[in-house]
Amino acid sequence: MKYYDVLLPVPTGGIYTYTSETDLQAGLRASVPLGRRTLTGIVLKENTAPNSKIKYRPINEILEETPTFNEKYLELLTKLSEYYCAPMGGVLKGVISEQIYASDKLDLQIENFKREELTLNAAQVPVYENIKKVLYNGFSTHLVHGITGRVKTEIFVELATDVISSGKQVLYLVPEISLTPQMEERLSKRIGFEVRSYHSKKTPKKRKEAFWSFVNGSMRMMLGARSALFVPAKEIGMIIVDEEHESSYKQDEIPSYQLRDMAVLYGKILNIPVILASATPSLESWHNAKTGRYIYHSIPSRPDSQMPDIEIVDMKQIEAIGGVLSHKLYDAIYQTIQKQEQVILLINRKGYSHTLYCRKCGNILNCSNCSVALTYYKSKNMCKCNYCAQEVRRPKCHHCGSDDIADYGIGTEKVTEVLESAFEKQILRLDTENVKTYKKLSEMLKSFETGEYSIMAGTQLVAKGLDFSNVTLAGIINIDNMFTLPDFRANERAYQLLLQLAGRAGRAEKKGRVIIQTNMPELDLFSRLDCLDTSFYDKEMQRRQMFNYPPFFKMCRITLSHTNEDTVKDAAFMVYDIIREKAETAEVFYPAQAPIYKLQNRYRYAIIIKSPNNNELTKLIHTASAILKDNTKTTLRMKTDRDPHFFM
DNA sequence: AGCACGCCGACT
DNA sequence: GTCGGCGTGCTC
Repeated sequence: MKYYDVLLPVPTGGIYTYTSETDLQAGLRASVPLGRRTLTGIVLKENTAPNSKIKYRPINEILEETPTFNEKYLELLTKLSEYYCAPMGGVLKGVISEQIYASDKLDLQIENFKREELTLNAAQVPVYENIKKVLYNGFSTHLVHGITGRVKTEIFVELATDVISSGKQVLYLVPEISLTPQMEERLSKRIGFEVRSYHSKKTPKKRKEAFWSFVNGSMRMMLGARSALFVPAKEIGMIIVDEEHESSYKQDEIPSYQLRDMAVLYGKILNIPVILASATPSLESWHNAKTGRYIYHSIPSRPDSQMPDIEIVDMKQIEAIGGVLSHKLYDAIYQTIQKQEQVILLINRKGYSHTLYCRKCGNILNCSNCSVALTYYKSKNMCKCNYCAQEVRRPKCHHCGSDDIADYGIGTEKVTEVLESAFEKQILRLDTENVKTYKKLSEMLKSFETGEYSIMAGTQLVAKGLDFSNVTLAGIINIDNMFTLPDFRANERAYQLLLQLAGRAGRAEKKGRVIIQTNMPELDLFSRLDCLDTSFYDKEMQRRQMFNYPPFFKMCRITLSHTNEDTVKDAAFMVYDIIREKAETAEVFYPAQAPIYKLQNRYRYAIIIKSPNNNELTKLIHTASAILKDNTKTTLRMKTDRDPHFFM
């Protein structure tokens, strides 16, 4: 009889030992008992030193002859677990659904398509040639910096065709938001094989089909969101990460990994090329390209497409229509719709207004579970906390009990209301309150593309998705509040958002206009929005270096939470003292109440650690987690967020 | 995460 | 007296 370690999808820990009568290979799927449940796990390795105090139970059943998971895949999970300081069981659970990998293997017919040939243009050829040169030379990372849309995809399709004809598979990753059924079809026709997509919004059946056909190798190329990286493919030869700057690549649940980094790590393990692409690269990737870790490729914009004119409106000086719209933007919208052209408007908040206050005592109304301002939704006649989703119909002041409540600030609902009365037209409103599913989103974008609406107004969602050939005006109603958040990436995010939006206004023959309403017209960022000019990156890089921010310093945030205020506080200071003592080059911030101090009835303290040295950071995080394991009760929760993106 | 065990409040 | 609330702790 032998003992084997089996990895199970259990959030804490996850590695349990079982007995087996037969010899087992690593990576086999095994059904095992845990408590009174039965789980499917992955055989890791033989355990030659079992603990005599534990009574081990036997494995119920080995589900297959040849392992679904291979050593390299397990290496990826192990490295992810170490880097993000998350238990292996939590990693497995967070990365791949048991329902999918525990299912019976499917043998699915993959269709062949008639391949549509295409010819790359003069701007595309050099990029293609340069990547092609190293395509079979093992690991390399490429940053493709170029205008949005098709131009990049065509290069990737050509490279993918090469990789596939060499007998290997291709993984094409995109942000979940840009996954549309049309994309699968378009890619299939170009590649000449059926390309399917894999993401969490698909039905379990569809996901299992895509999963198993990528595992057994019958599907040559898979399109997918974040989770697709963790489909244990037979033999991947190239990974593409499109829109690499997208913050949705950072998972915010545990393990909160950054997909782009994991794709590069997996590429290194598999010894294959990884391609990152964006019109507005992240500062991290830009830095890696500048320092030679990534190979940089730039696609110059075609001479026939023009950058739109960018105009800034100083809202401080202005009496705005409905408190929302400057006359300049009003006139521009009017002229645009007169010409039968379309308008996109960006508002950075959903709901009607963003703050509610008591007219008697001036108190701002917060959610009772979280220290977050309630948002008023006029359409539903209620108030809601945008963090915990608690709804309140008739809020009262917590301070004086008055129900005389007023609101201020601009949200998507208010903007559409003002616009509808100003232009007597129906406006397409796009925000997460209105658009709950990707299907709905793609329907709405489609209805705008076909010209059903002249004006689309919404949150950041409006900057994503389809190409709109008839849009010639992009208006930014308000983005100033992006800079009020405690987030060192505010500049970067605003730059990316504005440039992506500017890219939607004006294509080819029609020159576009971008109008930005702001109370901070002097902001340096606004003068650096020309996409042909990379001065934004130089400037922002200087600022990051000056303040020891990423990409120069690596960050980690440790959040402690407990229902008792004193318990968290004490624990936070204990952790702080120990980490500080161990730190050599790292800066350890004094424990602070998290920006949302009380979240879902738990009080939260955050400690931020910055270090120029990734290994030191790893060591410190593991120290912190070890302290808490030894010294405190299980009700005290610690969450570590490595390379954090969200500071609330 | 599940699932059980356990120790306090309002019901047949 | 017991049904059930969810706090606490364990699962090889």
